Formats: sequence, C-alpha cells, structure tokens
Amino acid sequence: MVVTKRDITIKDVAKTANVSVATVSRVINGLDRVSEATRKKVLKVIDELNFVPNTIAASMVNKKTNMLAVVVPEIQNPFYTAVIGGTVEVAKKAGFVTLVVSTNGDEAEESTYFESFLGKNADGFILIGTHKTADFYQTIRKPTILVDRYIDNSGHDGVMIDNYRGAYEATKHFLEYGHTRIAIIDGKHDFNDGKDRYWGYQRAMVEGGVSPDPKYHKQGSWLEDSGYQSTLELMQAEVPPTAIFAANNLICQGAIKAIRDLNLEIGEDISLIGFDENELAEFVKPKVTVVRRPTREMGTQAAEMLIKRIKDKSTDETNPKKVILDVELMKYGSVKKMN
Amino acid sequence: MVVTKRDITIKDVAKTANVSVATVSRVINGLDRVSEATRKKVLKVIDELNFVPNTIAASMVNKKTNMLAVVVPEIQNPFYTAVIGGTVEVAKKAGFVTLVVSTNGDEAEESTYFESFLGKNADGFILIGTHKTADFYQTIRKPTILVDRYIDNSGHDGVMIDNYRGAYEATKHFLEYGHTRIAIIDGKHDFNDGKDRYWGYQRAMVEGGVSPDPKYHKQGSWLEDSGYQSTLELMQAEVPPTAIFAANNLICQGAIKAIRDLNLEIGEDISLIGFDENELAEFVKPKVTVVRRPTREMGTQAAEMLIKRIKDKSTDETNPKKVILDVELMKYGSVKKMN
DNA sequence: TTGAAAGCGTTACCAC
DNA sequence: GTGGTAACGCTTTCAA
Repeated sequence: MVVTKRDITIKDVAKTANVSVATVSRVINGLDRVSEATRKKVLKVIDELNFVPNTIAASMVNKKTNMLAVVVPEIQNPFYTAVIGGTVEVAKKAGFVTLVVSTNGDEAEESTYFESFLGKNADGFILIGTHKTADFYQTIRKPTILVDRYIDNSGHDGVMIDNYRGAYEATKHFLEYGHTRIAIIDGKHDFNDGKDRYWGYQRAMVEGGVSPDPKYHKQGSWLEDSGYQSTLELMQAEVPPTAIFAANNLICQGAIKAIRDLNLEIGEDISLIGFDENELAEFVKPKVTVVRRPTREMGTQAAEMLIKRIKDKSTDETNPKKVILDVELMKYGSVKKMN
Repeated sequence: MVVTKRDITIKDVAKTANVSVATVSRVINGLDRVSEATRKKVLKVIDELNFVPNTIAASMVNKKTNMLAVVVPEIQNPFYTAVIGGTVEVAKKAGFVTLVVSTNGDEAEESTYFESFLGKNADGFILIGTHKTADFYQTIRKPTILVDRYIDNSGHDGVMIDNYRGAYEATKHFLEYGHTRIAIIDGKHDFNDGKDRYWGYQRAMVEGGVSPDPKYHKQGSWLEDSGYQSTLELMQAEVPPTAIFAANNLICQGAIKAIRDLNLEIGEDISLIGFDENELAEFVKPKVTVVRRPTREMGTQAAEMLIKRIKDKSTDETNPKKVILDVELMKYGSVKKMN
C-alpha cells in the first residue's frame, strides 16, 4: 500500500531505468557528464521507487562517512548541551551527521565509546575528554578537536577559553571593590580548566597583596550540591568571607540557593561571582556577576575547525592549533563596594 | 612513532597472524568454533596492530549498523535534552550508538535529515516530529518510535504522557482552592501535546461550573518570552486572573519572571501552576506547583521499545503500541486557598 | 578447525 | 555519454 523507502538499491533503479548502475551513480552524485534525457529518466525512476542511496556503502569506497562524533562527560549539563548544539548546527550545514555519547567522566567508558565511533568510521572527533594524560589522545590518527579541556602533547587541535584570566578578573574585581576575605569554591583539579581557575584566583590575590586563606578554599565536586554545602559552611564559620567566587555554573547555582536559604542578601551580606551564565544567576536580584564564556561558539568553532581538517585531509599532529576564545566579566551588581 | 589506530584491516591481521580472514572474523565475533591456540594468536596480533574492526563494512553484509537516530525540534531545550540523554544511555548499554539532529521545528529540515539518517542505514528512529500529518510517517519502513507528539495512523509506536489529564488536574486544583478567574498561557495547537493541555483545562473549567473566559486564554509561542509578555498583559488587565496555568516549562519561566518584575508574590497575589519541572519553578519561594512528567524516562522507554523492535525485526505497522507515561501534580504551595 | 570465495551497495577507472 | 567491473572491509556459506 505504502511507498517503500529503502531496500531499493541502485541496481533496481538501473534496471527499471534501463541504464547501468554507473549511470545512476553519476546522476546521484551530480558531477559527471550525463545527457539531460537520461538524467531526467533516472531521476524519475529514483522518485517513483523512492530510492534513498546507501551512503554507508558509498563510504566504503570513498573512505568518508560524513559522520562527526562528539564525546562529552555528561549529556544533560547545559554547558555540554550548548557545545553539542553548536556542533550539530555546523555539522548539518556542511552535510555531516553527528554521533553523540556521554562518558559519565569515566576513562574506560570514554575509550570504549571512542573505539565504537572509530569502528563506525566517523570522519572526525570532538572530545571533551576525561583522560588525563596524552597517550590516549596520541593514538588517535583521525582529525580530532579537544574542547574545553586541553591536554598538552596530545597532538590535536583545541578550542578553549581563558580560564585563568576569567578567574583572575573576577578576583581582581572583588579586590578592587575592597574585599579581602574572598573565598573560592571549586572541585578537583583533574583538568586544566578547573586548575587554571584556581590559579587565576591565587595570582590575583597575591598580586592584590592578600594572602589567600586556605579556610576560604572549599574544594568539592563541581556539582550543585557541593556548591550549596560549601556555601553553608563558609557562611556559618566564625569569620565568614565577604565574597565568594563560584568556579562553575552548578556550584554557582548551589551557592545562590544556600544564600537564599540562609536568608542573606546577595550583593549586600555576601558578594558573589559565578563562572558561566546560568538560569538562576540571571534570575535573582541583583543579577549575579559572572565570567561569561561563549559556550555554543565553542561547539561551532570546534566543528568548523574539524570539518576543515577533514576536507584538507590533514591530521593535526604536525602543528596543533589552539584557539582560545574570550571570556568576559559581566558585572551585574552582586559585588558590594566595601571601600 | 605512535601506534596506529585504523587503516589496519582484517586482511593485515590475517596476514601477520598467518590465518585466513575468515578465521580472524570468527575470533572478532567470538561465536564460532576456533581453536584456543589460533584464537590467542589472532588476539595477540589484533592487539599489537591496534586493529579496530570496521563495523560499517560488517553492517553491509549483516544489514545492521547498530545506530539509532534521534530527531528533535530543538537540541538545547532541557526537555529534549532529557529525552536524548535517556536514549543515549539505553542505546549505549545495548551496543548502539546514537545519531542526533535538530530540525528547528521545520518540516522540510526534518525530511532532509531523516533521509540522511536513512541513507546512513540507522537501524531505528526516535522522532519528536514536526510533521503534522500521517503521510510522512507512513512511508517509514524501519522501526520508529514517536515521542511526545503522536500522529494517529502513522503506523508507529509512541511514547507519550497524558497531557490532557495533567492540565485537567492542574485546573481542578485551582478550582478546588476556590479560583474562578483561571488563565491559561499556551502556544499554537499544532500538535496533540499542546492541544490536549488546552482541552484538559477547558473540560475541568466546564465541569467545575466555570465558563472559561477567552480573555484569559493567552495563546503565544511556547517560548519564555511569550510567557513573560502574556503574564504582564494578564496581570495588567482591568480584572486580572487570580490563577495562571503555564502550559510548558519555558512559558512558566517567563511567567515567574514577569511576576517578579511586577513585584507580585507567587501564591499570594497570583497563583501559578506550571507544566514540567524547571530550574526557576523549583527555586522561587514558595516553589511553583507543577505537572511533572518523566522526561528522561520518555527517552529510555522509547529506546527500549525501539531496540526491542529492532531485535524482533518487527516493524510496527501491524499493531502500533502506545505507551502513556504518568504525570503527577506536584503541589508546592504556589496556589492560594480562596475559600 | 580452517580457508576460499561470493556478496553486501556503492564508486571510479577503463573501454567503447 | 555510457557500460562493465574491480575494489572497499567485512561475514558467511561451502568444502576440505
């Protein structure tokens, strides 16, 4: 009863159109010289039979699947979602489809799924990696872009932001407004992104002539709950800080909730700066000052670089390119002037 | 210098292991009888050569790519993200990888990308479709699950929630608390989900002996800004409603922001119920009562059903299965008692 | 237990 | 302009 999509092959088309498969292939791919008459004839048959070319078979001969693979730690964190969104958008415009998987931040999982994508012959990879050393990345011989977390000597391109500067600017902003009891809430320093934020904070403090008090460094898990707990602890200490730098989006959300639950006023009882925009930071009054990074753009950038690499057939090991996107301190009024 | 992944084929392995490709194939796939000695030998070579089987080539002969394709309107809306997340999780456990694309709610785009996935020989599809009529879906001859938006006579399975009941319960809750000026903010009735929510509201109103006032039906775009504007308009009318039902997550967020900007108090000056949980609804005090739906579970359910279909090699046109997941009214205190 | 060879749906080269 | 056919990397009969 219904038109059948698929299971029709190029041979069927050739047969009913009374031409060779070679000819059909030519009209499918457009580029070859074939008389207008046969072209029309073939096109008509393709339409009638509802023929969809098996691009996977084609990929066997031309060594190109037009598939991009994206590997992220966690598929529901808005930051990763934004990166994926940017990638998919650019990919589809360029005729690529996108494979996606999340690793739950587990190295073994990452290896497994990466290999699975390799087996599927993806043309290139965008990795927000979980592996901490270069050797995993070094064995990859296909165009690959490392996003957000960069591993030195990996031999691949990277798209990152200046975490160091972001944290530095935020901390300096506190100092300029007269704060000295400035706390930082972050997570494990497993990757450069988190580590750099911490050291950006450190440097600004020292440069500002304030020696950072370890009591004011709460190192938890990068998750909301950790931000919540750490904020409670900080604010209930004998000498609470006057300012808190929340080193990622989830920690910032946790901090906002904790401050609310303690019945404190942001920008009055406690100053706050977050890293990365988030729904809550934008909602509360005053809005929370944040270090803003171009999340979606990280995905589009990475995809563009990757597709270029693929088209140039250049692997990147010769001269890896590192693109550092700009961060910006968005001052919204959650920092009180103390002087 | 570095171990090479890929470009090594089964032939290379066979050659260096001094066996036939058939034998190598057997050990890769485990299932066949092959002596322990040769097995070990082959395995060793595979490891040394860092051989990753080309599963795409394999798929040509066994007609199975182990790829699932997910098509959503918008890749960054938390609802779709949750569905994708659930799907990916189930898929990878079952050995499938996931292709993802967003259509921007455009029928032509949907057709294009669907066809692209078809050409890639995906084994099955999960669609949050944009097409409004059955014919598009009817031509699909591969296992397919329609999620959230169901199209009758599509010939495919569906995973949905009871939008009608959700809206009905929400409205009834308002009525029971003595409200009569109950507004609803929704978007276009292009699909069953939105339409059902409206009619659930209608029925509850009528059953409650209140004839719905068209002034209190704001039909905008399903986006946050629309929810914001509609709320402003409603509350600035001569006779504002005492209760608002925000028919999706984004509209609800917009409503919350508008209420905040009008300096009104939720649950006091205006009662509010949302559809779908969201960050803001959970943050404000009192929390906003919402119709909760199991978003992530919709994805896992769909993936499980799909994989079962694929394994059974059953297309679904014979007896489509509709799974309706439960919604629940989470009463958090944003509805004032008027009687 | 192992190997040879056909075949999966394409493309691309080489003839005509 | 068009057709025949080898080749892509694998699986799976069929024989040995």
